[in-house]
Amino acid sequence: MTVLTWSDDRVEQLKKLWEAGLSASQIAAELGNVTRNAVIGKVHRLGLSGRAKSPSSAAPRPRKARPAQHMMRVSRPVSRGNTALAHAFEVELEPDPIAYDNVVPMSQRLSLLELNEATCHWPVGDPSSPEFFFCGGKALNSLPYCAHHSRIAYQPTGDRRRQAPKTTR
DNA sequence: CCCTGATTCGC
DNA sequence: GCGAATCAGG
Repeated sequence: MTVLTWSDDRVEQLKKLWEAGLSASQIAAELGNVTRNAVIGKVHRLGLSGRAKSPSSAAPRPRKARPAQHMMRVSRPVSRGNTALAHAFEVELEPDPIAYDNVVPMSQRLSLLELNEATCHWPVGDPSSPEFFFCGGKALNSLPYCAHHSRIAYQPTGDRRRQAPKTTR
């Protein structure tokens, strides 16, 4: 059922946020259901690793044999299947949800750090642009998006998994 | 310790 | 291809 691979739009988001200079953990929290390791791993596989940043760790590291890794693989009870999903689809509002981006009230727009469980996490615009903002609308019940954007985020084709972003430590 | 990205390698 | 474990730093 759930495809354990990076869907196209998730990859797009990953690219945008990464190139915008967000940290891997921030991106991971933003995308949901991925660890920062997964994000970094994907970033490298995509070939957009070094974004002209941190030349420190760019130094080659002597290999290190990894003998003792019989450690218990931490079971990752990823909750597949999103019961809240059905609820999201019942919301029918604007015929063109994407157009909503242009109408998001200024008073509602948020920066990444202002996001929380109750705010819509939908990114609008080019993250590298000062114009960039997150929707900031009222998030649906246990979803990171408002009614408009959850329709885009959870396209009927395929099922996207989501989780509430971690609250700031 | 907190975090960052980088790398290796079992799966 | 994926990502946990690990490393090397700040």
